[in-house]
Amino acid sequence: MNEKDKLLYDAKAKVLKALAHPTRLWMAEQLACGERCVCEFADAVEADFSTISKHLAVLKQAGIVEVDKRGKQVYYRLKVPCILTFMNCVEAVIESQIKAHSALIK
Amino acid sequence: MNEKDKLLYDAKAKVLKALAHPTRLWMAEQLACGERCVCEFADAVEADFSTISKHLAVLKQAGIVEVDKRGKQVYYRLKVPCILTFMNCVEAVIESQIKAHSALIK
DNA sequence: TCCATATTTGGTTATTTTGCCATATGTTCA
DNA sequence: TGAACATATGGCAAAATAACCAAATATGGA
Repeated sequence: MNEKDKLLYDAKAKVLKALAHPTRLWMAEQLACGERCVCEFADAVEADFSTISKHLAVLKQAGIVEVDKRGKQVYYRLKVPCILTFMNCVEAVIESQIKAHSALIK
Repeated sequence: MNEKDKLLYDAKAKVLKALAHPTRLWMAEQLACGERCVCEFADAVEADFSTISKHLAVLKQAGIVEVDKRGKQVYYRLKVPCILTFMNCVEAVIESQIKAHSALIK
């Protein structure tokens, strides 16, 4: 792996890392249905406002979401919608795990 | 988000987390071309053998790869090949980032 | 202008992750 | 059996992350 590759994989890993948190992943999936304002997340997620804000900042800084300030509210939306198409595969991994596990305990 | 959802998103995030490291991501992509033994990774990655072994253990524990011991060597292969289809999208994110950035400095 | 509301930022602490070293395990072959 | 090789594991220190609280900033309306 050369220098250039290393930078590329750092960049890719950063995007994945941004999604690799339950709250952020959930928020990203919500955004797949359309933009949401921070307050809407706050209602649904059991966490401090500042925590949510920081999670959104991580997604933004990774280039996954973009921001739109309108009046007092701040709206977030997916910048690259394909982000969620691969969740099917993540789910496939989980299902394969569950199967393997239930096979064990039988 | 209810209890059940929480567990689901924990599980999904765990899979993403396993891929969210440059070395692990690179190894996973290598495996998309077919199985590899640990020694092959060791040659290509500049890291301690034990480090590589631990990274592979993370992928295995996440259900992304499976192991096959053959003689003295240990071979790893992708368990759920779709894992890599979504890298296209991750790359799209990166490209959109680069574009935005180069627009700024113009 | 002053206030209430919406969101972000800074600081702190606890937890997790990473990577290296040394050591242990398992396998082949002489 | 014992040497040589391939890989895994345990332990530890450094770095990165996460969550909370308090305080700062920005906006619209009275």
